[in-house]
Amino acid sequence: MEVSLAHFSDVGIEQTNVGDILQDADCSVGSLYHHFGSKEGIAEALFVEGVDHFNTGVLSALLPCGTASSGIKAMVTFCCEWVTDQPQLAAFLLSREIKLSESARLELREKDRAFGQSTYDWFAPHVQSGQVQALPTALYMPLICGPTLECSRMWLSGRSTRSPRAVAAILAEASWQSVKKF
Amino acid sequence: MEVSLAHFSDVGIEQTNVGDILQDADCSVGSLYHHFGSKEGIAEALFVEGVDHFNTGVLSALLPCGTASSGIKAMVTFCCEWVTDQPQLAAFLLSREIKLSESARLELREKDRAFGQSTYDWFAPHVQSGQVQALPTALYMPLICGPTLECSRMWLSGRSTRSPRAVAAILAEASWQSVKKF
DNA sequence: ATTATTACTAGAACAAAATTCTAGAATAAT
DNA sequence: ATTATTCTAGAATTTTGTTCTAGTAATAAT
Repeated sequence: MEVSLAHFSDVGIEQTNVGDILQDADCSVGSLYHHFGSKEGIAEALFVEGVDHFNTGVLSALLPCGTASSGIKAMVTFCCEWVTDQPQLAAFLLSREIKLSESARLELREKDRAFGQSTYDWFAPHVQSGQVQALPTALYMPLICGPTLECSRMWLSGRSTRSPRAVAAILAEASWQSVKKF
Repeated sequence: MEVSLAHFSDVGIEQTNVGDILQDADCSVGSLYHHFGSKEGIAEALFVEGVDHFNTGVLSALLPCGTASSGIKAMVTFCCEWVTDQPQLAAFLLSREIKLSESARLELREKDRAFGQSTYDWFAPHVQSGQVQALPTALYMPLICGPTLECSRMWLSGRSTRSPRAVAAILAEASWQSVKKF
């Protein structure tokens, strides 16, 4: 999986051929197909594991926060650090070129739902109390993390030289301004 | 190219096989490879054309605007409409699963530079006059368009039911709040 | 301890799909 | 009119992902 991630994040899943993975990972064809079923299977395993790792991290940054402002800034800051710390995994997750199997899709949908619920539970009181704007639920994520993800994409693809970590504070403040109630 | 776009945006470049394109476009192998060189060659042509079309549209929405607020909102609104109007092309451009050739990469870099320059020229005065925050140049795009792009991705992949157009006004206002100077 | 079963490894064989190649038709240039 | 070039066709080839069969290590059952 490590070897595959390196290749996938470098040239993409399609451009990576199993031969290279086998060689670099010192693994046989049979072994690989026994464990993963297909090339996409490796990608799928990496993807699920990565999303899990990321979501867990976000929640452990968000949940302890007591105010809307600190929570939202913690989320943004965590995203920035995470992407900067594991650029390969981040690039792979953001690439979204993975064609998931039905089972993986369901597994992810469930994880996503649980994650959404946890963040919603944290958020709701701050919307109630009037610190955060009341918006369609589907908009909070894009508003809070959109700029960060876009920065990440640019940095990861070499179109920008400033790492997310280097601009975390600015992004955190801007995201807060975009959702706070005035 | 039309036929290819339909397939690409539907199942991705990898999952699309040239046989299907040939059949649907009523075209021969030789003909296709004469014109595009490879399957990726078609994707590349579509990508460059799409970026061009989008950039031109953004500029024609932005440049006539006299105030920082109206300009930024015009950009966001245009993005929303554009994505909603041509979901296939948008999905394809946002998917980023295209492995560009060196020449296409250079061509795009140049287009990107020119586009960046044009927007910068429009922006600079408003930063000077103190209406817009002074930020690292690489941050304006993510802050202004990041939330919109994230919404677009969610809508295009079926993870959200609200079209970008339907939330354009909210996004425009939020983006403005995130970059305006207080 | 021995046997049976399962998990795993190995790589040759296979199949599918992208691309190249050769030949011929259409079009443009001289 | 003739030559050169661009374009179309589809058979042949290559590449690459995947399956298959056989064999080995590990674990469980008797």
